[in-house]
Amino acid sequence: MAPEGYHHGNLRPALVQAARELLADGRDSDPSLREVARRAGVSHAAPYRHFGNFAALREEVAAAVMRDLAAAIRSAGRRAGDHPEMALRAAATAYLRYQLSHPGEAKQFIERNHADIPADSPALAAGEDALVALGEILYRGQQSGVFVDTDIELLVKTCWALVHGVHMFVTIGKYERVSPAKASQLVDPHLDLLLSGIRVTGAPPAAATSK
Amino acid sequence: MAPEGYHHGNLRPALVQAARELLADGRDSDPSLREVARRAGVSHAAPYRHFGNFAALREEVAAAVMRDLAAAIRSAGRRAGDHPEMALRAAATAYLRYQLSHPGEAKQFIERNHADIPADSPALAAGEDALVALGEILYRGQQSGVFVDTDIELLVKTCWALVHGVHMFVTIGKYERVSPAKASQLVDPHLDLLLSGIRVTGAPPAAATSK
DNA sequence: TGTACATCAGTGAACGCGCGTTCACTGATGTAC
DNA sequence: TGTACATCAGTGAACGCGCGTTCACTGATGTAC
Repeated sequence: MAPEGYHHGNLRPALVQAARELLADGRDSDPSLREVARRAGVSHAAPYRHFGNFAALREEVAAAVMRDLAAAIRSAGRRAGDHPEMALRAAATAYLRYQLSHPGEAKQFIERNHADIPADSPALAAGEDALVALGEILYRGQQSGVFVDTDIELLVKTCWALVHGVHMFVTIGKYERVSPAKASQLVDPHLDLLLSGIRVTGAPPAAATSK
Repeated sequence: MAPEGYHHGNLRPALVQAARELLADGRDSDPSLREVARRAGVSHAAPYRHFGNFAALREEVAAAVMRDLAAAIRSAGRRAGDHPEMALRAAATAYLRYQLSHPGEAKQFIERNHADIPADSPALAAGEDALVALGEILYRGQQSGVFVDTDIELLVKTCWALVHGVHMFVTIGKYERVSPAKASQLVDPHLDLLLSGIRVTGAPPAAATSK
C-alpha cells in the first residue's frame, strides 16, 4: 500500500485508515493514539508530525467516516430511480449496509453530541449532509404526493431513528448480523410498517383524553 | 443520607447511587472506580469490601438502571388504561421521560452487546423485561384489532427504535432538551406518524421492481 | 554527475497522570462472659 | 454494667500499566551549486 522505510511517505492518510480499522476490530472502545500508531507501523510520536494532537486525528477520522456514510446514502438514493419510496428504501438500506460493512466505525460519530463539536467541523457537516440526503428523498416524495405532508424534519428524524434502531438491534445482538448485501432484508419489514402505519386502517384513533 | 464515620454502614448501595449520579453528570465517558469511591466519600480501596472487582459494581449499576427503566415503562403502560394506543403512547413517553430524568444513565446499558454479558445477568433480564412490557401492550393491541397483525417482534423493535431514536436526537442536540414532564410532546408526533404511516393513503406502493 | 547542506518525517526515551488492584494496617462494632 | 476479643469495613501506600504529549536526536530526501 504505502512505501516502507524510514520515511513513510503517506502517513497522514495511513493513520486515518489505521484508526478506522481499529474501530472496526475493537467492538467497543476507542482506539488510543498509541494503538493507531502501532497499527500504522510507526512510533507513537510520529503522528505529531501530521496532527497537532490526538483530537485532531480523531476529528479527521470522524470526517472521513461521516463523508463516506453520507455519500453512500446519497448515491444510493440517486441510483434508486424516480419513485421516492424506492429511493427511501435504497437510502435506508445504504445506511445499514454501511454500518454492516464498516462495523463500529460510524456509531460513535453519529451519536456525538453536536455541542461538543466545533461548528465548522467537516464531520458535523457530513453528518448533516447525510440527513439532508434523506430529507431530499422524503421531500421529493411529499411533492409527488407519495409521502404525507407533515413537517419534513419530523419525517427525516422518524426514518433515521428507525434505521438507526435497526442497526442498534444488530449491534446488541437482537438481530443476527447479516452480510451487508442482505441489509435490505433487515430494513424492509420495518419500512413496510412505517410506510403503511401500525394502526389498523379504519380502527378509531385513541381518544385524546385518557386517565 | 447514610451515617457518617469510619464505618459507612450503607456503602454498597451508596456506591451504586454514586455511579449513577456520575453517569448523569459526565455527559460522555464512564466513571472510574476511583471516581465512584471519591463521590461516595470513601477511599478507592473500600469498594473491594463489597464487590469482587469494578466490573461487578458496574454490573450492579446496570441492573439497577435497567430495572428502573423497565419498571417505568411497564407501570406507565399499566396506568394508561385500556386503549392499547394510549398504552403505547404512555410507554413510549415513559422511556423518553426516564432518559430525560436520568440523563446518560441508561444509554450505554441499553446499547451493550448482549454477547458480552453473561446470560444470567440481571441487567440483561431487566432490559428484556422492558421489551416484553412494550410487547405486551402491542400484543394486546393486536388482539383487540387496533394494531396490525404482523410479527410482534418486528412491531416491538420498530417502536423501540423510534423512541430510542427520538432520545438520540436529544442527546446529540438535534432536539432541544425538554423537561421530563414534556417528554410526550417530543414523542407524540413521531408516534402519530408511525401509527398512521408515512405513505399517503391511496398512493400506490412502489413497484417491487426498480433499477 | 557529484557534493554540501537545509529540511523535516521519523525515532525512542522520558514526563506526569489516572487507572484497577493488592496488602498490611486500623479502628469501630457487637458478642461472650 | 464492664471488659476481652473476634470480626470486618474501612484506610493509605504501593504495584504495574497504558495513556497523551514533549524533546533532543537521526537519517532520508531533495535542492543549490
